[in-house]
Amino acid sequence: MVATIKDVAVKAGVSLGTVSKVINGDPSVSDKRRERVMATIAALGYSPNSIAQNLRTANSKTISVLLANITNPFQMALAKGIEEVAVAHSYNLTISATNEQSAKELESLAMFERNRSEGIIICSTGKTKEKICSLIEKNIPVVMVDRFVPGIPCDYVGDDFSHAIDIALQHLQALGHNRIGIIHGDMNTYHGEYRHGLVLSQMRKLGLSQDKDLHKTGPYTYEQGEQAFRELLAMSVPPTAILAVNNVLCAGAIHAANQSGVTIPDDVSLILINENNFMWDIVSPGITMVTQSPLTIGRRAANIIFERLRNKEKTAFTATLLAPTLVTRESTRSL
Amino acid sequence: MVATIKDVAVKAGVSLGTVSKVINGDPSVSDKRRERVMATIAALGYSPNSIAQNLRTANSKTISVLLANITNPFQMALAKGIEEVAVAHSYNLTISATNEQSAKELESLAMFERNRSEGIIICSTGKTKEKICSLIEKNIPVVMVDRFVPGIPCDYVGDDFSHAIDIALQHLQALGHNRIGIIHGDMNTYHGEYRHGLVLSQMRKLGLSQDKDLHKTGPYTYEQGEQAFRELLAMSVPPTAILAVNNVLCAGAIHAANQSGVTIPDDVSLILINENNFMWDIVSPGITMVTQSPLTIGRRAANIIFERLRNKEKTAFTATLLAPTLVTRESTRSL
DNA sequence: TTGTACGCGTTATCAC
DNA sequence: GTGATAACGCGTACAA
Repeated sequence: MVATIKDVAVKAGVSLGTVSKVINGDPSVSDKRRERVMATIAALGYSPNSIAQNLRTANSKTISVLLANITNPFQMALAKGIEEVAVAHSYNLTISATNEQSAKELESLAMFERNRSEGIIICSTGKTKEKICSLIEKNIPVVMVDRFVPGIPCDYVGDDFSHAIDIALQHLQALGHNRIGIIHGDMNTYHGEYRHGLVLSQMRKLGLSQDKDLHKTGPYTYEQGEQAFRELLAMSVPPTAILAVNNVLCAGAIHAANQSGVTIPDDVSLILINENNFMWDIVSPGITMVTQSPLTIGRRAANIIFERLRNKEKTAFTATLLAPTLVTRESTRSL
Repeated sequence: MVATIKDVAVKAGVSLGTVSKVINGDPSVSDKRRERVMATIAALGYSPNSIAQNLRTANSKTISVLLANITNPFQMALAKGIEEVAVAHSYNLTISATNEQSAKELESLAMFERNRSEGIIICSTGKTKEKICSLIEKNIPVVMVDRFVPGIPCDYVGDDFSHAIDIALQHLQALGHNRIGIIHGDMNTYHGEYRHGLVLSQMRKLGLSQDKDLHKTGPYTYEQGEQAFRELLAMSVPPTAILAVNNVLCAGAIHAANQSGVTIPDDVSLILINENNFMWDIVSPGITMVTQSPLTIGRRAANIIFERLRNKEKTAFTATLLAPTLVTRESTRSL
C-alpha cells in the first residue's frame, strides 16, 4: 500500500542501506546516488516509518503529558509550555487527562509505558504513587508538575503555593480582614489536602480566625465554586474576605455573587491564586490575584526531561518553585 | 534493560508464542501455563512494547490533532471532545499546534505521517492543501474542523458560521443598528478571508452600512482586539455596534473599552461569536453572543475518524454544520 | 495445546 | 562508497 524503504531502493536501483543513509543524512553517499534516491523518494511519496525506526533505534521520540483536566486554561498553559519545548526537539507530544480519577491516571501511565515514552510529565491525583515509582525505576525521566506528591523520587516544578497563600492572606490581613473564607480544592487528591493544611497553618500563624466553617472543600468545578460562595455568605457571621485557590472555583464564586446580589468588594473581598491570563483582565470588578506561571512550569519541566535524556548520569532531583506575585485589582478592599 | 517477551518466555519456561497469546488473550492456552506466564509478567514488570506491536500489526493506535493555538479555550474544548473519544477507543492522542504558521503545520503533518497516525484532525491555516490531500490519497482519514478549506476531499465538522453571522447581524439590526463595526480574524488564513466574505455579503443583503472602514482585520490576538476596538471608536462616525468573531479579539475589545472609558452597551453594543463557556458568565456587562460548540465538534470529528477506521468502504464525505444559538445578555441594546 | 519460524520496516555492522 | 545481512520486539501461520 504505502511505499517502504525497500520500494525506494528497488526503484532507485540501489541497496537498502544506501537509502537509509540518504534518509539519515550520512555523508558517505555519492552525490549521484543521493540525488537519484531523493528523486525516487519524492516520486513515490515515501515517508519513513518512524514506528520501525523507533523499534530499531529503541526510542520513541515521544514525551507524554498527563493533565488533570484538559479544558482548564491553567492546565492548557502547562501543555503549551511543554509543547513548545517538545517541538523544538522534534519530539511528539502525547496528552491525556485524568479528570481527577486515579483509575484513568493508571491507564494513561500504562499506555505511556507501552508506548515507550521517553519522558513523562504528570499533574497527578496523588494516588498512583507505586505506578509512578515503577516507571522511575525503569529509568524513565518523570517530572511532576503543579501538584507536589511526597515520596516520589523525581523532579518537581510548580508554583510556590505556600508563598502564594502567605501573600494572599497577608494582603487580606493588611486590609483588616480577620474572618477569611477559603474555597479549597478537592480533598480526594493529595495536593488538595496538602494545600488545605498549608492554608490552615498559615492562618494560625497569622492569627486569623480559626472558625472551621470558613473552609469549603469540593471538586474543582464551577458549581462547587458557586455553592461554596453561597454557603460562606449564608453563615451567621459571614467572612469579610474570601480566597479561592483555583480559577474555575473563583469563577463560580463570582457568578454566585452576581446572581445573589452580593457586591464585590463592598460586601466581601475576593482574592484568587491562579495564572493571570487575559480573561482576568475583563471581569469586573477586576479580581486581585496571586499569580502562578503554568507556561513557565511547562517549559521548565520539559527542559528537565530533555536534559535528563541528554545526560544519562543520575544527578540529584530538583524541586523548582516559581515565585508568585501579587496583582492588586478592585476585588479586595480594606474593612 | 527492560524486559521483553523473550525474557518472560525464558523465565516462565514456555515458548515465545505462548506468552504472546497470553498477552493478547488467546483462549488456546492452558490455565496452568497462563497463570505461570501472568505471574512472571508481574514479577518482571513486563510491559508489552507497543512500538513492536504496532510495527507487526501495521497500526499505531494513535490519532493526531493539529490545533491552531493550544491555549485558546475554544481550541482546548475541541481537543477535549477528541480526547474523550480517543480514550474510549484506547487510542493515543498526539497534539500539535500551528500558531497560524503554515510551515509548522507542514512539519506537524509530516510528523503525523511518519508516525503512521491512523487518523488526523486538523484546524488548518488553509495553506497546506497539497500536503493534506497527499495524506488523504494515502487513505489516512482526515477530518477538518472549525475552519473550512475548500478543495480538500475529506469530512468537515464545524459551526454554521454563515448562520451565526446572520443571527448576530440580524439581532443588531433589529435593535436599530446600521453602522456595525466588525473585528475580523486573520486574513493570512483561508478561513479568515472566507468569513470576511461571508460577513460582507450578509451585510449587503441586510442593507447595513457598507463603509469599508468598519472592517478591521488582523491576527487572533488580544492586542489586535484592543487596537481594532480603538480604531473603530476613533472613526469620525463610529459604529453603534461591534461584532467580534473570536473570543480573544473580543476580550481585547472589552479591555480597550474599559481602559478608554467607553461604556458597553451605552456607547457601543458588542456581540461575540464563540463558545459560551464559564468565563463569559463572569464578565460584566454580560456579552451577548452567538454560540459555537467546539466540544461537540471535537467529539463528532473523532467519531467520524473511528467510523472510517471501522468501515473501510469509501462512503461520501460529510459536512456537519452545528447550529448556533443566540444568547442575549447586556452588551447589546437598542439605539 | 504448544513451539518454531518468518516477517513487519528500519538501522547498523560488516565485508567488499 | 556500496551492498548484503543481522538484529530490534512482537504476532501469527504452521507444524508438531
